[in-house]
Amino acid sequence: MGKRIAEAVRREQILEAAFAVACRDGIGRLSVRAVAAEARVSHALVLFHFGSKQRLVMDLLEWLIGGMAVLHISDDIAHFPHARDRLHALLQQEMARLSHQPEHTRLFLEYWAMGARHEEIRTRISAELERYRTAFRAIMEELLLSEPAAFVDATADGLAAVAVSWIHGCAVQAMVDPIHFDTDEYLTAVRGMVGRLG
Amino acid sequence: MGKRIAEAVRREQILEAAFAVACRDGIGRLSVRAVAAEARVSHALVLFHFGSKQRLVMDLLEWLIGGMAVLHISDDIAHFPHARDRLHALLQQEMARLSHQPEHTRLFLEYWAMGARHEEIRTRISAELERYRTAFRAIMEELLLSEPAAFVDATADGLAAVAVSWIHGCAVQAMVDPIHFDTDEYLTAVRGMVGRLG
DNA sequence: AGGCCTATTGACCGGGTGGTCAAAACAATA
DNA sequence: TATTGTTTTGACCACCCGGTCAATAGGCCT
Repeated sequence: MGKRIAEAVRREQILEAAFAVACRDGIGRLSVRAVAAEARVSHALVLFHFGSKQRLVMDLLEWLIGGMAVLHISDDIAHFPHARDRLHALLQQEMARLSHQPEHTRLFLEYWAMGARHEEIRTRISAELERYRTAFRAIMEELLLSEPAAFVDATADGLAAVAVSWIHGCAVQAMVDPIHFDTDEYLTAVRGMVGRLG
Repeated sequence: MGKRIAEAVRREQILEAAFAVACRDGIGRLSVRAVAAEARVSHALVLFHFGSKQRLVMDLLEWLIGGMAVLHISDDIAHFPHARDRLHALLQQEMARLSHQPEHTRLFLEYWAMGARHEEIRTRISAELERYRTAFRAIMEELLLSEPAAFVDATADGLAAVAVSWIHGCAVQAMVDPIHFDTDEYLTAVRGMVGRLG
């Protein structure tokens, strides 16, 4: 019979099992029983600790976001003198992160798709997206300030949206079509568009 | 009892019902029985016409792609003298299409996400993506030819990938976060990046 | 009218689902 | 050791799923 274990530890174990199942089969096919089996635990215990599948799924999303270390503007990036270089470094960093945590990224996109029909998920994802956009907007504002003549009629919001599109469009393509997608080539093209004034 | 109806007609009816169900509940929750109920038909009939849920789902994807009229380069676009203008017009057209067929777009992205774990779907989506990329690559090659000094080190493939990212990143954002996403602002920003040499 | 072919149905099956519950195993404490 | 309080379990429930099948209803041809 399973040993008695502190609640927090069990929860973590179960969340890791849920992550494994979600990576293997997708969140859509995630079932309480499959998670329980992965954690070598009865399915009733999972419901005991999480109350319902719904909350398990939401807690997994939180666990996922917490483990993604997303969009941290490091000192390395902050010290670039030109806004354009900071933007480029940030794009590069984010693309590297996406490709180094492919499971996290894939799962996050899956939640994203679910959000289209699931309000609680949509709200949570939206908040995370807002953080993302805000960070990019800050850099874009610096860019507009440092090169006022370069981007005629463009707003920081619009440019930030474009940057976020780059990241996510790239993530989506890399997810479904990794063979045809070349990160370096992509970055070079972006540099060609954003940085060719330098 | 339901009336006798020619096979092709029934198939179309059922596919439309499947589309409605998929739009309402998502493809993940699409069930043979729900589709049958939507089409006011017994669930055995759905299986009679499509053989299995699997094939129903794949046929729905085909039906979806067929009805999307995706990426048709019209004469209006082809007649712009400058490659840059053609690119811009194409981007504008595609974004307009995405926002005018929101259900189609959302469903297509859902299939896309499914493709990560479903080979048959992935293959089909990949082929469609290839068409997309090819069309953009053609325009990008013209762009590189007409302004050789503008995009240093960039390849047509890389630029095409960026363009596709624009479209899809934009679609993804608009899907989950329509409030914060402004198509016009986005396009202005893109124009600022691609078209500011003119 | 009668026969034939196909579209259509309802009943059924095995299996998986989320969720509940009483009983049991366990650890800590008195 | 006896009590208490928290995990943990297995059995169980009602429900939905995809799929099969024999029976039937309906249109078409002779």
